[in-house]
Amino acid sequence: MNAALSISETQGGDLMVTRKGNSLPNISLSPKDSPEVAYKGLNAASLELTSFMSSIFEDSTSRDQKSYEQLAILYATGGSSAVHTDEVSSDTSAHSAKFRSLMPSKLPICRSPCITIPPGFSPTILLESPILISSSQFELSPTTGSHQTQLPFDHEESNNSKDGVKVEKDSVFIPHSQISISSDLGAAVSCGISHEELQSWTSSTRAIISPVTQGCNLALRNASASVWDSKSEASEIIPAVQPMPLSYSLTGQLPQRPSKDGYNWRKYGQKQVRDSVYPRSYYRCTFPSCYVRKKVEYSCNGQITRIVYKGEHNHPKTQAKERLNMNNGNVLHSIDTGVTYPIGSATDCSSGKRNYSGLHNSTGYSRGSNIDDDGEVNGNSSKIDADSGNSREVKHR
DNA sequence: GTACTTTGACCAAGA
DNA sequence: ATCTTGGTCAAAGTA
Ligand SMILES: [Zn+2]
Repeated sequence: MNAALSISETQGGDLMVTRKGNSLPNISLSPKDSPEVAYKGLNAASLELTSFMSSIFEDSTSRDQKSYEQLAILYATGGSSAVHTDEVSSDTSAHSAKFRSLMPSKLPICRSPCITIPPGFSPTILLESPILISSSQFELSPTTGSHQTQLPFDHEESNNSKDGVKVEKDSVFIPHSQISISSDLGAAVSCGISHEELQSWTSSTRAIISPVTQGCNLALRNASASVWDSKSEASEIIPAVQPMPLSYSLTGQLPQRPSKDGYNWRKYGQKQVRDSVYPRSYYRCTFPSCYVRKKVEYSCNGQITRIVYKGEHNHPKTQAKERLNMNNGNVLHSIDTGVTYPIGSATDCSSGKRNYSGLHNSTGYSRGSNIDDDGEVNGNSSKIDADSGNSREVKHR
């Protein structure tokens, strides 16, 4: 593959890596195309991504030395780039974090296909690794009508459809994502996973793209790389960048939860943005004294097409899934850190509660439980007031 | 009383 | 000065 690489900086200081060339297949599908046709075309596109990742990781040297940024650039250049990580290094200032996001230039209507893992893929590997193969299931919220994802391990139920809602079988969630390589179609591969795990994944399975998209014109043209803010990359224990769900069902409605990334998020705003039919949602981490924010954008079929993180978490992830898995014991085990925290301990972020009344708003709250990113119901109600020390900008009105 | 979403309003920056 | 746009606030509502 030969393709020109273009690295540019936007006015906002974002770095943009653009792949020029035609190494990705052009696929045009009309809404009238049968699912089979769409499937074949999309599958071909996803295979290229997969084979690319595999080819990189088959090289042990590459595996050891390539950073995620490099991987993204490699993909953007068709594997021929000599660009070094430094060239796409991002601001590492802890307090000057700003959104960094790179998107394909002008996109077709629909950016995000679903890259899914075939049913034959062993979930065991994923449960033991940061790669979570999720059997996402969307169900209508009784109140909002939006969807909620189901816990990844609910595999047996994943194929069931409730209330006529279309169900996506499997989804890939890749924690530690630092870079998202995405096509115009939205086929995205997050590179921030461990090398071994990704190799294992790419060598043992085939990413496929679901034959979905309701009424969307599909066009896969130029690929581009997204380099997310990587300033917190230094910390293995507290990764700042969240997993990027590669697949959501195509229900045409926004998922109520943007991602299963191990952190709890509170939505604080939503905005209709230009060039997008769907609104952009703004979330902030609910952990006390953590001011990480993220923007989530969706495609026409409800898939997350873009997640932009701002800031750095100062706490471990909340792994609701693990808590349920280990269950019965009041133990929380972090996949990422390998550290086990007793629930209720200072490091148990699941119990952290932000006192919003003094910081974000003056409203009282009333609800019995906390449903975190994984859809888990937390009965925990211990309270931590840690809003002092808030360094974020305070607006006066 | 808690935790979260919704949503109109507000603000700042840029054109 | 005005308009547009993106980001955030915060009251109200939900569970
Ligand atoms: Zn956080």
